Amino acid sequence: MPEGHSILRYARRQHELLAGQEVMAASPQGRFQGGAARISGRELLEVDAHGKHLFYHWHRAETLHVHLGLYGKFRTFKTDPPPPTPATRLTLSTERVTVYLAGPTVCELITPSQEEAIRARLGPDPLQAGSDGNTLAEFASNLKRRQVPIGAAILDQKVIAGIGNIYRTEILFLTGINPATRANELELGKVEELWRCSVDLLARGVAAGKIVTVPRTPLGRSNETDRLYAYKRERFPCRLCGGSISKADMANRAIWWCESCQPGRAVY
DNA sequence: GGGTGATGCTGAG
DNA sequence: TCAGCCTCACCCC
Repeated sequence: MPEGHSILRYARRQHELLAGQEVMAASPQGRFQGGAARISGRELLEVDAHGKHLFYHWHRAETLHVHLGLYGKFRTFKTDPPPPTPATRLTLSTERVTVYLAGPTVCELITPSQEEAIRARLGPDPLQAGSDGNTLAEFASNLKRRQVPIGAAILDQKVIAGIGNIYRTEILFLTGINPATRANELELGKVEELWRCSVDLLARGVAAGKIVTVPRTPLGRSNETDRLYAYKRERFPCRLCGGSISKADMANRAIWWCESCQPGRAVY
């Protein structure tokens, strides 16, 4: 489930479990053998996230950069790890903890200047709101420079980092913005709402460990569509007005919205 | 056990 | 704009 909230959770969990220790690394699949050998046995100093990117800093080794993409998955074991599957790209282990990584889009060692370049091309991260470069002002100025629909703009990691397809649908629903509205035509008040909504929802996602946008959802038994307002809900009535939820493609991905709660320009 | 879809992104054309 | 990457969970038989 790799949108920004899960990436930050991975960063925190792995930092807590592995930082300050010498970590053994290997690549059962073989595609990261050389890289794993270069970090194996080094002390892990810090695990840090920006948007959907993870950065691992080591004592006297290059930075490990991981991006899960659509398929990538981590698995963590505190006792008796099962043998890694042949597809496991990277294993990180100490005496007490084992982490398996499979299917990432990116798993590579990078120099400090390469890390800087990656961070520089990412937009502000709502989960680091207020810190340097992660502000409403940056977000607003990024939107001002784009004429694409807002539904496409907020999926662009250069505009805002960490938003994925579920959050883009839910955030536009909750702020009542039609996905087809041009990014540069959005009034400042709406831009502020978008930013605050992103900050709130992602923080809730971090706390809950899953994307929850409908208040007071009983987490235990809920399935995905119970927790959301619009994502994949084209067969359900709108939770707010009872009208129908529309679906279309935007920026190569499906998007859902309610015509009457998100009035404005039609998507087609 | 097979088929399908997925919360992402890149690079060719 | 679209195919391709790459893995696994889930659904249906």
